[in-house]
Amino acid sequence: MGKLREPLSELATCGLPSALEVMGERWSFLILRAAFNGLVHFEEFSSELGIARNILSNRLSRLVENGVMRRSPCEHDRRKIEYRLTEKGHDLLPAMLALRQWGEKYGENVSPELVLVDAEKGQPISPISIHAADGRELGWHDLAWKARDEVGKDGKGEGC
Amino acid sequence: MGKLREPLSELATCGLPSALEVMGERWSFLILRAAFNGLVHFEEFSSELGIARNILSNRLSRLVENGVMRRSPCEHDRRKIEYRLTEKGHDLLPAMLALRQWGEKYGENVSPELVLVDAEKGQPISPISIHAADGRELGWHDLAWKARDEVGKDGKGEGC
DNA sequence: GAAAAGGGTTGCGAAACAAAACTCATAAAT
DNA sequence: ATTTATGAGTTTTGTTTCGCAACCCTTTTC
Repeated sequence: MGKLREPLSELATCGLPSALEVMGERWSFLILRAAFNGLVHFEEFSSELGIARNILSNRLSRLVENGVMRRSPCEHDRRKIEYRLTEKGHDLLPAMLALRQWGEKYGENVSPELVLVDAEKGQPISPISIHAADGRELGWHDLAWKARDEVGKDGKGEGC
Repeated sequence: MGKLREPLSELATCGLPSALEVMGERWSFLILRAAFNGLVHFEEFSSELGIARNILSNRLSRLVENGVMRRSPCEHDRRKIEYRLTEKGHDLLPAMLALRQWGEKYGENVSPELVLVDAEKGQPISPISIHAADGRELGWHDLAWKARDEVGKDGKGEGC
């Protein structure tokens, strides 16, 4: 450990603040989860989540603004509106599952009856984790920082 | 798609709300990132993050309460206190990286100079994603729910 | 044409957040 | 030994955000 001191101010420009700006507010992740589970209408989100209507309205707008969801009026019933995940929204699935798995591992009274499985084989998915390009699983101490413009030169960094 | 309607109320008991209760407040994830980068002292977090002192104090307390960080007085300088990640805290790394990668993929002006690499080979880590037990990469449509007490029986679910 | 459903907006009190000043214990400097 | 500085907080005082209830407007249903 150590050796990670100098890059710190540099790290301020990493993707995390940017991600949190979009998904960091209360409810955003729960709305996302509901969307993954097939909910599309305002009233569905409202009654599933028990969130206040003005906040829900605000969050949906923000998610749409940020390209995570798409808002489209319903054809056959023009009172209704559909909120659906975009590609960008679908790309949040790993982050959401990682968070969720962590919550399940450590949460107090969390032992869900239902489990996510690989639909083809019926086996539970494996815990989300970090992998090297060649597939080896990595922990924090197996990682190092490297300047973007010189990846793939030496080897044997000293990890953290 | 479809077929995910009935489990919904059941899903309320998944790990996500529990995870968000611990990590869902403003700053929690950024404090975590700073901790991963080796910061340990109150003043370090304070000056790195630019967060108000009372909020930082509150967040650190909460993270300690929830077992994400450990608080220990410094031996050789008893003014100082060290905040370090616990095992539980380290286990948040995949979630944090997934979020971060998403932010880097879609964020406006985010193209960090430094990149996380596999320390051994010097190659960038692969994007965090979802894998079946046998290693196949999975998307949302390859997933299905299954009752916990009967995993590993049929196969060929219809995905979502 | 009245009632209900869907998707919001408005107004207001409660809670969370932020900025600055203040405390208190320890450590360093003189 | 006294002063000064540091580290880690608390307190005080505003400012946003949240949450609830009520209201509004449009489209459907009866």
